[in-house]
Amino acid sequence: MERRAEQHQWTRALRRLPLFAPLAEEELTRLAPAVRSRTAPRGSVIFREGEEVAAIHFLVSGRVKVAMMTADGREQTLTILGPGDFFPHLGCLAGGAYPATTTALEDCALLLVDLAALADLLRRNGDLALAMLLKMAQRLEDLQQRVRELAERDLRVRVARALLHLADRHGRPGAGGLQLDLRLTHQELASLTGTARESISRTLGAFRREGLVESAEGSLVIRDRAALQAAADGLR
Amino acid sequence: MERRAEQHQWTRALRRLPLFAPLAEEELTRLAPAVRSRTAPRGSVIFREGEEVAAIHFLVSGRVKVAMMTADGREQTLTILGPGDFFPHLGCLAGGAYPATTTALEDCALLLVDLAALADLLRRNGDLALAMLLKMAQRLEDLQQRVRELAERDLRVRVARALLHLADRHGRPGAGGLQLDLRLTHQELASLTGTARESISRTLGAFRREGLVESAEGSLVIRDRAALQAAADGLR
DNA sequence: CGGGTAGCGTGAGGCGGATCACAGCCGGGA
DNA sequence: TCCCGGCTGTGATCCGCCTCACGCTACCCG
Repeated sequence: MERRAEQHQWTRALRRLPLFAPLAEEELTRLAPAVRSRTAPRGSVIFREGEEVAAIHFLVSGRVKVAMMTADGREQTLTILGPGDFFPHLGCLAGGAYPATTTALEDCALLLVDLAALADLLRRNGDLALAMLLKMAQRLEDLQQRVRELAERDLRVRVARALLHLADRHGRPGAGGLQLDLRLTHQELASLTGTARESISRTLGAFRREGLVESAEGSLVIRDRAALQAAADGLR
Repeated sequence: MERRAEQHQWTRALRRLPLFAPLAEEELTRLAPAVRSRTAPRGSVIFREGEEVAAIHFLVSGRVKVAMMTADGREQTLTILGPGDFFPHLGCLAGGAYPATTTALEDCALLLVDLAALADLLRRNGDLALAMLLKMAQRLEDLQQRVRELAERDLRVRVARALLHLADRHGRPGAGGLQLDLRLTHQELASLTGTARESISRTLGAFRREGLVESAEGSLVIRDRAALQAAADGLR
């Protein structure tokens, strides 16, 4: 009884995810027993690289960062994901170990789906498989851009690219430009751009002096997108 | 008549790709009219970044490199693909522009499939969609490793990682270690590791002097995999 | 209140690797 | 045969950024 109420709740929660919204009621109720819910407060680790894969996580609300360790013990951020995204990537459907550590950047609500149940559902439902395929493709594109970004030699270019990338995916139009509300520390921006904390501090300082960005209360506003784009293209 | 013979040939060619092998005969013959074949000699460009997407390319034999330009005009290689892989990634199913330039590293045989036909097939055939999903996931994993690799500061580590990565995906067991037969120039290795040609020359020279690798005739042999792995882990 | 911690800004200095320059080598074509 | 263009090795130089070191502010918690 109680169990059924719970399950009903999961189906409602699943419906709110664009990926699952088009599914038939019957599919959802069949999936429900394989779903759990979880929250993760800002700053907490959701799972660590190397732990055994327990479920595919669908992000209902909040943002997370996905990161790995480099040989010299620094943290390299791979990407930042938002509502509607899922992780780890579906290569983990077969089990194994999480390929990267995932941390909540904001308070997060998650739905965890069993591996086997999801695999079955994907096999039965071509539309869903196709939808997830496209979502994966988006991630792939994203990573390709990150590879190019990291290959950039000039630090100004790297940082400018990172900011634009973040703004595109996680920004909100606000007063006087795009606003970035993730409260990323300089350390986290450094981990994203593959550089040192102090270098971020300096580069951001320069951008601020030049009027490209403005930072207040840990959130960041892009004041002059065109100029930032120029910086990202290596013009000075 | 001739047309039918051609199509029969395509279905046979498609069968040889692991992705398409499990398909029903009927599916294949339905797909056949949407398939063309193409070869690309070593060194030739298959398509360029920015050109309009004409088809999804399935690599039957040979290897290709996928690369983008950086802000300062250097070429950054994203990945090297082999038989059974396809490109561009499926985000391009919706059309648009190629996200990266693809060049043949060896003489290549390709099968080109129309976007719309492939999308239809994927929608109808969940198993195929799932199989391609897993292939994409593999690529994603690959790119994550590349991001970590590029974030590495020490050049020795970056190069060692790149060599191991290449060996895993494209190496052959040979006399006295894994053999890499792609005849990559130092310039191409530099583009892969995001560094300068001269630095590759020096680093590879060091590896050779230390007995980790051996290069002959442009092909490369990994003599001491354990030691190379140690170098990749930052031990000296 | 005061100490402890996390994050930010900035200076000084050293170093790894990018860059420039050049020489030797090979293969291919006239 | 001789050239010429592409690839490789290596030396010399130079500079961007990493590193180290420190002071400052804010905030939390006892």
